[in-house]
Amino acid sequence: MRIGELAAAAGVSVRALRYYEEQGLLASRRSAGGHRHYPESAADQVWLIQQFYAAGLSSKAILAIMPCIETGEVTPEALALLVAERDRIDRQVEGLASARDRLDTIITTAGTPSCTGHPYRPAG
Amino acid sequence: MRIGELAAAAGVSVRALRYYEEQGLLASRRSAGGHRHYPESAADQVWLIQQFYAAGLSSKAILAIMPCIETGEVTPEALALLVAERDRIDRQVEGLASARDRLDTIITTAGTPSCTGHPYRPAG
DNA sequence: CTAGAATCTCACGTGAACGTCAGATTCAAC
DNA sequence: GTTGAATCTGACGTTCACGTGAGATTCTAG
Repeated sequence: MRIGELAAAAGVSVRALRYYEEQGLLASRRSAGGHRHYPESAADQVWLIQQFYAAGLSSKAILAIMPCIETGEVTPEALALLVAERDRIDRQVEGLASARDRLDTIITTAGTPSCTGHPYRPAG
Repeated sequence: MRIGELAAAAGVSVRALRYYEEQGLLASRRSAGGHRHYPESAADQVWLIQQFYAAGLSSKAILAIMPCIETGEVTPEALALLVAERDRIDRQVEGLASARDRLDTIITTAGTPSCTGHPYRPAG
């Protein structure tokens, strides 16, 4: 498939796909004229890249991890990185849960009779 | 307390504190010479700001939410924002959990006898 | 074969949350 | 009063994951 189709299929921009290739995260075959061509499996791969980006991994980290996913082979360095990122995500989830609870408390408290309805009474 | 002390107490840079003030997130009284001065409670406030930043809230969102925390008053707009951010965090946690599991699977699989030890055998 | 859509390669622009350097000023200690 | 550390106000630099033209080339449909 061509880059526009892949972009549509994966729900990302064409520019993003070129950027992934630039970072070494996504390979492509080229036509005689230089146009990129992808296999069907590329969509899943892009999905995974997006997921890792969303999880806060950098391009470099993803680059180091991707081969492990494709081949199953894990170097000690990659393993260390994997563990470090997993633990970082764990801590991030804790922080998120904490912030979430904070927001939720305010939301719930706002539902209290003494507060609901009228917004900010200047001289009440 | 002075800005350097607050920075040390809250574990952030002096520049960050000035930035928070610039964004309207953190107030300060000034000495005759123009130096910033903070109450003890500022450390907790900075902590909260950091937590919200870490949770992916923008300066603008935090700015809108902070008054609710301090006063307990919640305008309808603020409530909508609070709910939106809470839900966004929920979705983000889901994504993080998914990515985490992905990493964990690789880590665990790497502990398997057929893979442990030797890193990437070029011609094995 | 030709028009037009898609893609190509530069290469600068963006927004967020600060980092960092410069030069001037102020504060705390002696 | 004087020194040296801390703080001040700009203002430009940084990093990341792209956005956004510009201008040229390639593919596809009729």
